[in-house]
Amino acid sequence: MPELPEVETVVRELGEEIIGDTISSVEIFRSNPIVQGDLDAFQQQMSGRKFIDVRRRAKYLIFHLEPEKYLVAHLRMTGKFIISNPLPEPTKYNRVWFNLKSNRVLIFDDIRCFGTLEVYAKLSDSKSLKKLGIEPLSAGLTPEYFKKLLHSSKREIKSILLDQKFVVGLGNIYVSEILFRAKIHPQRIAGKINKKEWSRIVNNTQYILQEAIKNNGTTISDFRRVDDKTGKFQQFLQVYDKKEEPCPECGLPIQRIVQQQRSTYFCAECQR
DNA sequence: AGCGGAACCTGTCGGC
DNA sequence: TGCCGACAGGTTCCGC
Repeated sequence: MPELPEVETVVRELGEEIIGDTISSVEIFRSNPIVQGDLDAFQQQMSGRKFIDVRRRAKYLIFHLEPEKYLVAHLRMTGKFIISNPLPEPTKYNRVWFNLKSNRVLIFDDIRCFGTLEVYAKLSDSKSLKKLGIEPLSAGLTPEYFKKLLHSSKREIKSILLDQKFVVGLGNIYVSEILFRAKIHPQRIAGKINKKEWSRIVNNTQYILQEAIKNNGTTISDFRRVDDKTGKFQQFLQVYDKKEEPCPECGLPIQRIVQQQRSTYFCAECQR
């Protein structure tokens, strides 16, 4: 479900609600496979701790708690965080309730149960955070960075941009949109992309992500913000999920192909 | 080492 | 209506 702009939206909205609040207790309605490790330990480590910060790294949400502990969450495809007043019963896909001292509940809800919740004493203990590449909105994302890392890569550019070890935060929707605006064919071999083309990729990546964040992300089917509102960026999508619709640049039909078992949408005329 | 494909889990939609 | 396959915004694991 969520890529960088959606996670960023959730992090900002959650922060405003929960920083300063304290977890009184944790109720787990379905742990497998969401909550990693021992459940009792998870509940005990979280209970009584206060949220002092919420931030994002790649598509992970990092909750900083006091006394020192970190909750690292990933929404994967259908995970959601919801702030609610107390409910009589968990609803169907509520997986974990973090009951708060303010008499509200921070709910982790996830239809498909791909999401993950992990607690660490130190962030450096997290294996998944270690493997991540550069943040796309940081100054380090440059055409030179890509060129240097990928000059001999034989992989297709779509696959490279989805791979979180090079640049983080991009997913299936934004990669199609970025390559469309950069006029790069999704099956181009990364090693053969020149400096000028990398520069178009970098510029459009940053432009699209910034615009998407301004619009609180993209709601295609079920992404929801903390307050259950939808994002607005879907109205700016030019190719994603638009098979056979006319390309906004040239009018020829948008193509759909499958790469790495995932749909890619592009214009065969405009993207070379 | 690095790649592609299967797996994780649940729901929806379209075709027959 | 019922069944079946394809597909869904992600990541990890397992062979080759």
